[in-house]
Amino acid sequence: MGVVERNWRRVGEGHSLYSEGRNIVRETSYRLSQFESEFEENLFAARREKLAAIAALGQQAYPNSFAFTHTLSKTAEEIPALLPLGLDAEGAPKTAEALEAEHITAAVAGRIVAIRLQGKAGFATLLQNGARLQIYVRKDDVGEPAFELYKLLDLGDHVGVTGTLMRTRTGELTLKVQTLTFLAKAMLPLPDKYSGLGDIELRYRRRYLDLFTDTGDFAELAGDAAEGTKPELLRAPAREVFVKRAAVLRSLRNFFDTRGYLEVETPMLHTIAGGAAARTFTTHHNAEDMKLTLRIAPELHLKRLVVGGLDRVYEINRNFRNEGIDRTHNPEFTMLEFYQAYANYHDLMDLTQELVKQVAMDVNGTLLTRFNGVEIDLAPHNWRKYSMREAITNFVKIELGIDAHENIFDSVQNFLAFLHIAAETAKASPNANSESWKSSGGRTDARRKRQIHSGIAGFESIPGIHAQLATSRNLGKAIAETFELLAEPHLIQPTIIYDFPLAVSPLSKVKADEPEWVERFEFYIGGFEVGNAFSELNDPLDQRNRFLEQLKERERGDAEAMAEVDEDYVRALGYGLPPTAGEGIGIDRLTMVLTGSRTIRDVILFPLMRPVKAVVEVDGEQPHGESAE
RNA sequence: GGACGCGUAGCUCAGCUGGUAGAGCAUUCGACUCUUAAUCGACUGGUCGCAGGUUCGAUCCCUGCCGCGUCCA
Repeated sequence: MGVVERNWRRVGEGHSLYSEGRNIVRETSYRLSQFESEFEENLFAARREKLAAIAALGQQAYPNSFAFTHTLSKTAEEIPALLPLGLDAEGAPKTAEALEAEHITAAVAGRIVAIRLQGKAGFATLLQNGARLQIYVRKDDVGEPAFELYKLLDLGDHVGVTGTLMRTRTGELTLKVQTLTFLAKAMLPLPDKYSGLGDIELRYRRRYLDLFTDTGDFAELAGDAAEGTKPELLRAPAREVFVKRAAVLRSLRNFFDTRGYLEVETPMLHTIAGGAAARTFTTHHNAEDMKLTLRIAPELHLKRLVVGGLDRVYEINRNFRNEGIDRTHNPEFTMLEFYQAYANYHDLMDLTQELVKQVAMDVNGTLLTRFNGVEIDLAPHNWRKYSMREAITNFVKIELGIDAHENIFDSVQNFLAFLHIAAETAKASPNANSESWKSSGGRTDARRKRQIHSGIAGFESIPGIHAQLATSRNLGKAIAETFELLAEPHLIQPTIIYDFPLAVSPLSKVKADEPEWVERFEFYIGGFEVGNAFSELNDPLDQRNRFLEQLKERERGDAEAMAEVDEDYVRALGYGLPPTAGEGIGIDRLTMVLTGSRTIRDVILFPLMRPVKAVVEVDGEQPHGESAE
């Protein structure tokens, strides 16, 4: 025991707690448990007494199983679902009389999320598989001991019941209980039974509670809203989001499997991190005394596989990038990457639109999704396409009214002149109107103008900017950054941005007629990048030179540039990579779009959180499992 | 990294200009055999995030720290 938290307390000495017949629960010698308050500690003690009382009734305190006949799923699967049995062939609720005549019996299990005792009877609501069913327990039906058990139940307990389906006076489908089996006790207090966890932080830290208590967020209704008006759902319930996330993965696998792609798994532990521009997490292999980095992308391994003749491969797995956390970034995130021999980036544009369409239909049954209060249409005909250069000239016109010509991208002088005019315009007319921006759900116009001005002025004020831009590499970087500043926030509806500067694309093939530009595209939905694709560079010499260029970038201080030449990857290209196109799609971000989640933390079950408790050393030992820095 | 905001009972939240804290739910006890945010009656529950400072006196004002959120970089 190296460290403990402040509130650890001793809760039990060694003894046998329950010994009714076969129901024996032994406490191990003594143990420590954590309580956050006196209230919790007292509740825990009271629940242990209830457990003893339940054991005294002849029920097991912690039984091993319950033989249920029906689930509470909304749809029938392998195990019959109970709820559809309350409906007739047309899907209308069966009447109380019809249910009584049918006498449907079932055994179901679930967690008690509401309980109402009324003297010698009571109602409770069971939650299982995300669905609810009311049960009705009458002393006359279940007998004295079972009703005593019912009175010992608490919110959060798990029970199994058998009984017959009925409908109450108020029309609710209800299981009239014949036998009641105790399954497990909630020893700690639950969140508010009506509003659930309102504390966002607790929702992430205690996802186990969030998953069965969260009912989502709704917009506040206006004071004059008509009676019965339903407020708009701003955030779907946590459980629903993660069910959909699983559906996204299933749909993607089906999409690729049916198109002849092979699912593969490549290393997460890399000796050389490559395939993306990002800072790394490093770790250490003890037995081999070897520094390892968690992968930032699977790209270079997947292309090795294409060299090996696996013409179509895909991988869905975690990437790790050592960077800040915000609405669209978590240090570990799930990436789909796929590669296809004999294809180029144009082929992947079409495939991408098809993929998004199919996944949306599989997951939501519709191509429309609401994100951040805006309706997004994912139908292929609604996608827009701009080259990066078009996007810059188009959105600088919309935002600042500036007519820019294609030749601004041809030389450092032209682009600097353009930036200067744009900055001055943004500064001079901070209150000019921009209906297009407003209608795209943006912030106030003046604020946006200031943002643009400070963004561009930031470029301009860098000491020696002219000298830095004097190389084409830096021109390319400036163009890419200008694109992000001017265009990215507008890309709410699905948009493909194609043809990227060579300088920011060390693994892409250059365009045949424009050596400073590469065959690469990214697609944007909801105002952020969802995917990135390109025609793969397959010339080993060119690739090696670009890696060397990356090393120089790193020496100049770019911490995201590649740190080492992956010579084996260059060698693999030396054996011949066919013309190939590849793409990466951020699964978390795609799930955000499809579930209307405004932050990546709402689509990751356990997003990275800082530890909250003060940890104190108890003795001189190192904490268990310490990893090397 | 910066700006702003938040942190009060187990949960959801009030708390005016500085005078040592309230509600609902949950918990505990009692009544109730068709309730459903059940109802009715009684009770319990707090280091007001942490540490300093100002003050006769701090949940409130100031500073720092921790955690979270929003926007920005």
